[in-house]
Amino acid sequence: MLDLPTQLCISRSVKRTGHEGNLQGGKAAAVVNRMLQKKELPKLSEGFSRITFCHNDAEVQAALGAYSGLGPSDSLPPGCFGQKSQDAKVQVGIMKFLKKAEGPSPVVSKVNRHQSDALIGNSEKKDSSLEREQMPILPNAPQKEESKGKENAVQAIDNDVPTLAFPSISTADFQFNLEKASDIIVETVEEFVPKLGNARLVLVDLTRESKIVSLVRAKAAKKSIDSSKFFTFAGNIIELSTKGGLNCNVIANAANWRLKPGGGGVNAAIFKAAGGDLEKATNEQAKSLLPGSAVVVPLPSTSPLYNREGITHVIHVLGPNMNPQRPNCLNKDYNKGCMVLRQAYTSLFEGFLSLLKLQEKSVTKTHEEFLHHSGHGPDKNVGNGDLKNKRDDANVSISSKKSRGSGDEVETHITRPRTGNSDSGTQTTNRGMTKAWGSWAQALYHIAMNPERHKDDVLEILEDVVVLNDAYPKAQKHILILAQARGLDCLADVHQVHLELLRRMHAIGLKWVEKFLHEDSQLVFRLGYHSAPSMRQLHLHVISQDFNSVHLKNKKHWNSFNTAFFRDSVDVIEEVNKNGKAMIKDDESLLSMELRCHRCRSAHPNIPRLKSHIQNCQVPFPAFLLQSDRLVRAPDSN
DNA sequence: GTTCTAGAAC
DNA sequence: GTTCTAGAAC
Repeated sequence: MLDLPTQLCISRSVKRTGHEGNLQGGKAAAVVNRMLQKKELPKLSEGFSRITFCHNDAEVQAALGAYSGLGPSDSLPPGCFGQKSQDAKVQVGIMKFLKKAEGPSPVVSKVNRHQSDALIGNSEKKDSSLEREQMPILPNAPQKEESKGKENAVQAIDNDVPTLAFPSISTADFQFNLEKASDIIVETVEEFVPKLGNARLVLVDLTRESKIVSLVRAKAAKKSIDSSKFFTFAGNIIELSTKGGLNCNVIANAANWRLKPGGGGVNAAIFKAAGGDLEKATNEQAKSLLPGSAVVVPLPSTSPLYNREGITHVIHVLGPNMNPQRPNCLNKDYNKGCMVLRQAYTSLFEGFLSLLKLQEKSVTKTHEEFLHHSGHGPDKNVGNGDLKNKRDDANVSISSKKSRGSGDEVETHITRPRTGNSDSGTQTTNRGMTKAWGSWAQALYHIAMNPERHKDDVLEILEDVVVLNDAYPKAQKHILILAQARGLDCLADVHQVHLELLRRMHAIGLKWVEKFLHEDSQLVFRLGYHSAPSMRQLHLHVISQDFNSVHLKNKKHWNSFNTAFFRDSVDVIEEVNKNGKAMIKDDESLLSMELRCHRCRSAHPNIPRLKSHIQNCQVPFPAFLLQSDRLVRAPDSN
């Protein structure tokens, strides 16, 4: 942020001649003043990970030096640097502007310089005086807010977000290869970041520029992982809050298989800092741990770690061991090692997610249920009592499900988290390309897997099929017949074996159509699949042909139901019967085609015009739709 | 899938 | 000046 002093801006503008806007002298000064009144400084809460304020040439040069000195694997610590505090000397005439500006934000130029030096390559210190090496201000550190104006509620107090701090697993005493470990960390983090909500993950290491931290940082940057959701932090995991200003409600422990204190490193430190409470609480959850698994332990409120650091849970994780001096050594078998390490992180993050879910619930539940927890410890506490009751399967070992199917063998490089599309996050398009399902595309999948958990959204649960209203209906009646079969993400996954299922889905669709026609005999229905659905898990659209809905908003909406992109269920069934698969018309161009009325085929320039046309168009449907029962209407209507 | 918003189109 | 779309973000 080039934030030059007002005085300088004004004097420059006053001196300037030949301005395109014909501004000179006092007129120019007035304009600058007016503009500066509207000046708003950037804030971290807007989503920046790092802001550097420069007030003169020297600071500009210093910033240029800091950035240009970065190597490919370096990054600058996040935070807000060099912002002038309110009491800086400025021109009297612009005090009004200053009153509006933020209160003194934490000014950290001293630490900043220190860090910049370290990053440019003078980092000679790699000892334990790390506290000072920590990032001075977190990406989301709480900021003094303007006292009035914008709604404060929108501004989250971000150092209070759920945070999991975890050490690098298996890379210390268990001697796991750092290059491989860093790949696995970044890939697993990448997978979980979209599921985190407002929570965040922090890789903690004692030393600022340890090899593993540098590797992870570089790889995370390369994958553009959101640095407010995942970052690295130098410090001791047992004093992140008190010494580093990083509030973490959950920490991970690189545990041993017996879940006992001692040994060295993180395990010894955590058990020591948490006192006997942790050992006892751990024992209640599990006696031992398998490599690749994790166990979530609620930290009793009597534990010093709870009271001092605000840590409510410790998740013990056991990673693979490559050290012949330690139990269960894998003897350099990195195929297995990588798999187990990946499982370990997956289990750890799933454990953390399970806590987040509980927390969400506890926030929305009526509070009396949790009254007996109030008044103790930090308020982001997930009460221990409710954990016991509800977490029933989460409190035992969580082990990763993901490696299922890959068996023990091959998979020499683990460079990408997932390949193939069986039970995974990808779909195969017509041209054999695979594309990932975004986190938002999983909603139907979750409903299919656990329909009873979504009772409110569901119309009917059958043996292998779930019926539900489309969340954003594109017509008066628009329901989905959802298959529950695993690995059946979309039409491309459908084969001969699914023929009966397709027929059944069609029959169930017809049954609902019949019900709807009973309520309104004027409706006309069409049943079919999207060639390339946006939502994962095979679903049949049953949609009335009025397309009278506020949710029908754009070209894609219209064309996905009114071009060849929409595959009529009757045709799909016939094709699968005949060829063992359905034709898929997933050309992008279909979705951006001109807008044509589905009855009279007239073209319309935009959605609002099309919508007003179809409200009144009574022309009979085109011949294609009238054939083969592609349209379903009331028996006695013509 | 939706929401948001810059900028094109009107 | 307003309406509408398209692409990014989520």
